[in-house]
Amino acid sequence: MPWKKKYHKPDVLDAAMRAFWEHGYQGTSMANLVEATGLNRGSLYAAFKDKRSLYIGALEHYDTVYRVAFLNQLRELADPKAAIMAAFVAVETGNDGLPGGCLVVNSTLEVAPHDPEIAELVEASMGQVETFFLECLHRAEAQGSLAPGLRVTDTAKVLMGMMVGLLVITRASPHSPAVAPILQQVREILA
Amino acid sequence: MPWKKKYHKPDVLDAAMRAFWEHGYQGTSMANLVEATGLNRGSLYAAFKDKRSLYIGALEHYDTVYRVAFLNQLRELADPKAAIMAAFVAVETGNDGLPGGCLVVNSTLEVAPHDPEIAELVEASMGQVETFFLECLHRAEAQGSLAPGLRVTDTAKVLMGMMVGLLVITRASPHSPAVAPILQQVREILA
DNA sequence: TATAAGTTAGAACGATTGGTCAAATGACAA
DNA sequence: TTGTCATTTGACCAATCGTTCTAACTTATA
Repeated sequence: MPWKKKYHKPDVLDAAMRAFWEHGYQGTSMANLVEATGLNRGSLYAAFKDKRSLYIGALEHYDTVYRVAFLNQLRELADPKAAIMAAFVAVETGNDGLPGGCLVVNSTLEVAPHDPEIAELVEASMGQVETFFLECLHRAEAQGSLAPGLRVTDTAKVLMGMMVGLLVITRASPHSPAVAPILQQVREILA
Repeated sequence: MPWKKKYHKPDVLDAAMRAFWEHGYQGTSMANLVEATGLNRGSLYAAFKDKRSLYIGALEHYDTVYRVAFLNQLRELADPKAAIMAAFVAVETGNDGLPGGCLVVNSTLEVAPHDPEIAELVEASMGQVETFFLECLHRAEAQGSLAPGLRVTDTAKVLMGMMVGLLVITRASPHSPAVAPILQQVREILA
């Protein structure tokens, strides 16, 4: 039979993800993707079949490799409030080598409004972040470390909103003076 | 001598603004703009001279006609905390006929990262919203209707962050269940 | 060694992109 | 009426877009 693929699909998706993350969907041409991934047009079209499909693949790659993995890491923290804070601090810190902000948030504004399937992906991804917050809040509530009367489901949505705002702000200017006050506000909500 | 222009520049900018707002910078072609504005290629290029310049014009149009005018309207409210709330409620309500979200926020993610001049415009615009919040907070503080110990400059930045998050969320889904909790959180911050 | 699957390189496709230009048009002064 | 000139018009341009394709090449199995 034939031969193994020379490339490694996750690596290709990772390269494509970075390109889309940096320049957006429309701002990234297939020529850019050829250069970014290192494999050529034909192979790209053979492996994924569209620019759009490749984008969806890159989005899913981002979601599972970065978001899911990172949140699972946070779930192992003993202190649920610290886990929430860690998520926000991670935005401030940024992963080096990676563009600022968040590919899913970028997608929310650029492509989701015009592509229902991608809108679903984006919504699902953001929903799971909200669920993560909710889990943490429930755990904190159970151990009595939350302000009495705090409505956890609403608070999870508020945290989600603040996270999105923070991601947009840090994409524009990573060291914005707004970052610290926002983190402080999250601390106060959880206090 | 010759003759008056048949079109009205603000109207053209308004039409272009809506197109850019709806489909983004890259997602809007000159052909789209020709259709949206009603005047033809040559006139468009004569009046503004680039796609990019037209975009900047549309951004400035948005900023002065919508953002500045709206904030000035809010400044006339007697109650400064009510003015802040009104800004948030306006996002929830939405201007009908206009796309959801905010052109400046869209621009923050799509074009500002790759265009320093536009990044400045965006930053200036958002800075003035923050200043609006700060003014309101100062007025509220002066009349003693603010929680003691609230740090107004930080709070203005927090409100800005929440506003941005809200704008992204409402762009994705105008009637998101996250909207009400976020508004409630703003109320509690101001309480 | 023949065959099959996959990679590679690049030419080529029609469509669309942002941008230009010469000619037609219209309002005013003379 | 005529001359003038800014404005309008739509054809036109080269470049790029996403996509397809062919043909040569590489490796592993039958």
